[in-house]
Amino acid sequence: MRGSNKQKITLAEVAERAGVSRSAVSRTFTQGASVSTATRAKVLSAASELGYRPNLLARSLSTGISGLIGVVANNFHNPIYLEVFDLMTRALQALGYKTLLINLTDETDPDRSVELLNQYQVDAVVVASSTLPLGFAEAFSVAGIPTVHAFGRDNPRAPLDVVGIDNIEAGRIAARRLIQCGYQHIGFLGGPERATSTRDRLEGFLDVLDSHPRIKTQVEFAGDYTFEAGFSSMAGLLLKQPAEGYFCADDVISIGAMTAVRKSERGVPEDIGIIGFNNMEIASWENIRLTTVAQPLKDIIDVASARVDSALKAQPGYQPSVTLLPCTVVERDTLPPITD
Amino acid sequence: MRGSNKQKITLAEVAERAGVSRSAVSRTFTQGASVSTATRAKVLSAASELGYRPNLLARSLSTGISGLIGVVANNFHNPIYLEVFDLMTRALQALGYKTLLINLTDETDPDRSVELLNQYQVDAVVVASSTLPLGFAEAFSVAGIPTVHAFGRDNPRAPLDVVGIDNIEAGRIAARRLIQCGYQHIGFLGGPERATSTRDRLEGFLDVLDSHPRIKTQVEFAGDYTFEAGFSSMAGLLLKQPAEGYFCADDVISIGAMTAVRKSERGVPEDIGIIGFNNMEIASWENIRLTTVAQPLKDIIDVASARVDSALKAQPGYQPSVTLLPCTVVERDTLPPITD
DNA sequence: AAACAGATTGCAACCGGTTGCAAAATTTTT
DNA sequence: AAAAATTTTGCAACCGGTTGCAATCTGTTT
Repeated sequence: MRGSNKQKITLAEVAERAGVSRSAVSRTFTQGASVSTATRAKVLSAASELGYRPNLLARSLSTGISGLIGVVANNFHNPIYLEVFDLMTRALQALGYKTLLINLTDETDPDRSVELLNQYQVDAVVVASSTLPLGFAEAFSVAGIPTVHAFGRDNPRAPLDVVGIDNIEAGRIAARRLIQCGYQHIGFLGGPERATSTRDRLEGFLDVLDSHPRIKTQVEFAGDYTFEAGFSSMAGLLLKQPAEGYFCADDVISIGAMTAVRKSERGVPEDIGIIGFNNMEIASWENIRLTTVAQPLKDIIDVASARVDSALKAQPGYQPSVTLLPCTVVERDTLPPITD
Repeated sequence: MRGSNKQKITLAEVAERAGVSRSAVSRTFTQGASVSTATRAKVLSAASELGYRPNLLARSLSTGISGLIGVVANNFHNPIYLEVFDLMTRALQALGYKTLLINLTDETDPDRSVELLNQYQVDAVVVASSTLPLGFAEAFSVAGIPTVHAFGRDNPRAPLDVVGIDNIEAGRIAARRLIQCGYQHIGFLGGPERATSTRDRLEGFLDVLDSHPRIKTQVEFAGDYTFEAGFSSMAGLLLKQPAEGYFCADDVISIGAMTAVRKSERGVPEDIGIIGFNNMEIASWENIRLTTVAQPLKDIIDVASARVDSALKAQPGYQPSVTLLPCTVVERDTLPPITD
């Protein structure tokens, strides 16, 4: 019935109980410190009798290492981020870090964000976003916080760790796949027009199409990574002359677009083909079965967290690096099958 | 080009620059402390010239307050949690707290979790789960960490703050709505059989049906809150004698079930009606349009974070309380319209 | 048994703040 | 103008750990 052992046991109490100095206790709880097995045993038993747990805040204060990693995100509406958070927290927890989740949903000022992060005393931050302006990751890094940008892209101005995919190549992959369908009119339905990820994918997309001058192309942007954005953009397109096949910037947008197509009495893929992007869980649902470009989510996260780890353990001369992982298309039912 | 102001400015440096004592500086940055306006001005200007930011870890160490709130979740596959995380981080950030996101996905031992939390020095934890065994929230609370259980239910063994919905009543609401359709055979397709939320909803559901002895009932459990679970459970049901209408424990399960029904050449709602639970974003999509029982997500989160806040600021005699918010059904297209 | 190297230990200072207390300064009262 | 009341200030101890350094212990080596 009692709230019980609320009072925290401190190092000093353990030391007294074990009949040793505070240093001895500290050392038993520190990797690779010098303690005799006899002392360690005494300390350990005293500690467990008292139920001692080191106070990480205090430790952080003296070591200057908090073990806190800020995970910065600004899009809490796209289901892909749930997968990202899952993988990220697990990876970080496995490495002994704690995840401070920071929601920048309606934050526009990089400096204020830096201030936020700084106050939190995070050891490092991983920016998990493809839509946050490059300035954010840059600002963190400039403020002296080791930063890795997941789902980011190379930023020539500030050298920082980037892990993501080659969006330009992803655009090419989608374009090639669409061309394989024999379409003579191909569309690009992008996400936010300003996002670098959108622009990169468009670049690769047009790059491939450029060498097929016969094929007509169409470019449109859904403002948002949402169902409604995909739905209404496509609805608008249908009123004009729609293309035969589209590369949509995201699975959620794709599903919106597909829904609009079907609502107009046209068939997917018979009348209009769609290839999405992300391969989120929902894309495999029986009632969706979206053909889509998959990014290697788990790999990205694993590399990103490993990068955090090594940035923190790094020698003085640590150099950030850019890792771009390859995408693959996963075939389902929203494009006609390849018949070669 | 430089990494620039990496070195942290400390209180002492500001004090020196401003020509005052360290206490004076500290007091300027503490709410409601006694400083003359003259001193405050000197400190403030020195601080801003130097770019001083208080070190929150150090502050936490002396005040005993970390400002960290552990948000514990164990289900990163249901999109509803993305909405939960969004609302929760914003609410907590607005109150000046930081969100430590803890992923208990494959954690089964409450004591180990307590240890985890304790090391993190969180001020409080909010358990955001309806499927975590009651023992977890209880263990946190017993360990002396103020705990609020969101989406939880009353736990007679341990008095703790609970904010959620009345699942029993939710079951009744769904049952009544199904009865309104005139169905003579009604089914319950629950989530994990062991989860208290599932059991409570079933209890309310059967409670209402008990007073309609003519109506046949059917009870089935999808093991998981996933599309596949809903799909395959319903597929199984269709092989036998399916009911005319189902209350599914979750929107994702509902969508799976609906897909199975349609795949079998039956119509929703013509042949089989479905009412879901949660009203997640996806339920409103044009190609889904799921009739569902909505829980007041934002209210739950707001109350939960307010509860955290007051538990931390509480006077000695603080008593935890249980808040159950009402659910409502939102009409869409998976049940026949009410015609009275 | 003396000399020496290496391992273990405790002291004391430090990490960067907060805060009770008494002294100093200021304001109010008489 | 002196006394009393109030506000502001700095000192120094404290929060709970870590760690460099010198002293002490151990175990070898000769």
